[in-house]
Amino acid sequence: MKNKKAPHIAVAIDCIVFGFDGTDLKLLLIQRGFNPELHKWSLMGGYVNPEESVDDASVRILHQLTGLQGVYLEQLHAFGAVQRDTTERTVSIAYFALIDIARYKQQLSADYHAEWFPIRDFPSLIFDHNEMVELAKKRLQYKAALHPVVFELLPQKFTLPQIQSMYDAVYEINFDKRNFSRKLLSTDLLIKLDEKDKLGSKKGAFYYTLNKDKYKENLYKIFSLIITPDNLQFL
Amino acid sequence: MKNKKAPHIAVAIDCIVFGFDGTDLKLLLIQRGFNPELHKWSLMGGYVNPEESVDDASVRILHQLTGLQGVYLEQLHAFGAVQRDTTERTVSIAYFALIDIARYKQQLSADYHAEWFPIRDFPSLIFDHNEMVELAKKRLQYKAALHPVVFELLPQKFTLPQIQSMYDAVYEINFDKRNFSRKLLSTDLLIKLDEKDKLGSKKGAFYYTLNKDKYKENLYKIFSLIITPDNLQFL
DNA sequence: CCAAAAGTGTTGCGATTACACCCATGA
DNA sequence: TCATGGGTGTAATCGCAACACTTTTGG
Repeated sequence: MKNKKAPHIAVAIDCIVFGFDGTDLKLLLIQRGFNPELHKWSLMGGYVNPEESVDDASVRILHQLTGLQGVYLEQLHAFGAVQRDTTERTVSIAYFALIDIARYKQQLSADYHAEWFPIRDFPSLIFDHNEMVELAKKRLQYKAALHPVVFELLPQKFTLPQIQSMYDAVYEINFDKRNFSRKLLSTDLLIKLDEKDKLGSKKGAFYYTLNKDKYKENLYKIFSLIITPDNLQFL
Repeated sequence: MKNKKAPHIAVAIDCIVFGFDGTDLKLLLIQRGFNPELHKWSLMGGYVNPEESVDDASVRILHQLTGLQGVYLEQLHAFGAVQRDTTERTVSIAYFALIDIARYKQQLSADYHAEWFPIRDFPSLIFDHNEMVELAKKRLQYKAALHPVVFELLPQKFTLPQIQSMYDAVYEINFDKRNFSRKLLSTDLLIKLDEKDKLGSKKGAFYYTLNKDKYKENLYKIFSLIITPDNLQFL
């Protein structure tokens, strides 16, 4: 019961940052500059201070270690095994972030020692960070089947081929181009712009933006985008 | 960075226990026997000890405060606002449990001061426990749309009308009896027994059990049980 | 014999899939 | 003019929602 003396424990945050570059889903990692596990790759982590909330700590730590600010950040899970941190007993609350890589290229580069790795091939991480990444991947697939969160991975304007390669990357499958675009447009979540992106092809692809007003209505249509008997590996 | 001195914080567990009695979804609460907030209703809570994992702590605390053992228990979310506990700064990791009320009636009664309240009408709780319950409700609806976890709320054998009133209670809507049973049976998740439950009606309703082998296959069929344009309040 | 709950079938409609060709353009 | 990726249409099938009557039996 909580009226007894309370034991105190170190509480940390670890951030899994997912990024999309138009083709691949990537993971942001940093190389540790201190012992133990010097030079090994790890997630962005730090301790929660007594005078800040856990959510605030996650924002601060992500910012301190990468320069990233104003990105989508959501709590994933608390990891609480006794021996998970070899230094000292630490409970870690993991968060995941979703960002458009191109947009934050500047913020990231110079000062910070963070690097992007393909989600399909990244180095082994310290402590239980591999487990955290695994869970975050599943959660992303899970959540994206029910919410348009993954648009956080795209620029403010994006083309249909871009959206599709994002979904292809997140679910590691290939959706049928025709059915995919028809379904996606039927959600009324997208607004077509006049402008075209001429980088990807000679013909150029029209840009779209997200219609946030429609986020709630028609949300269920996102289901049929993802949920079919054949592509539910993430369950 | 984690090489600096680590601040230590009290880490607690709070358990949201959902129960089903064949008709209503209920919530298990205890009345505090100590200050602050003496006699107020609260979730089952306690501190995490340095030598036990967070998951282990949740099991221990639930057991200590209710006598419940071997029930389905899943981490919900870490609550980390600075002022959430008025006594001292405490990070609480909330778990939710799903149980069949009838089965654990004995275990619960006597020694413990826990009581069941209808999920639609329970007293206001201490600290941020109301918020925890809200989130747990949503999570349950969310999760049950994708997994057959809610069978944890039923006895080992159960009737179709019982399952349906469980889903009705969880989603606070009424499914069509005919479509519901057809869909549910089509999942092949249920095995019909010869025995009948004669308590609920004169005709009696056949018992079924869950076919755990089929948990993974056909999981996607659970979707169409729940996911329709009209019943997605939980999104 | 009647009340009360269990159980079951059909049909029309809308949604989904599978599939292949034309378009626009820069080089 | 041709290679490259963007964009679109249709037909057949399947699944879903809506809907009402029969069965059983205890009292």
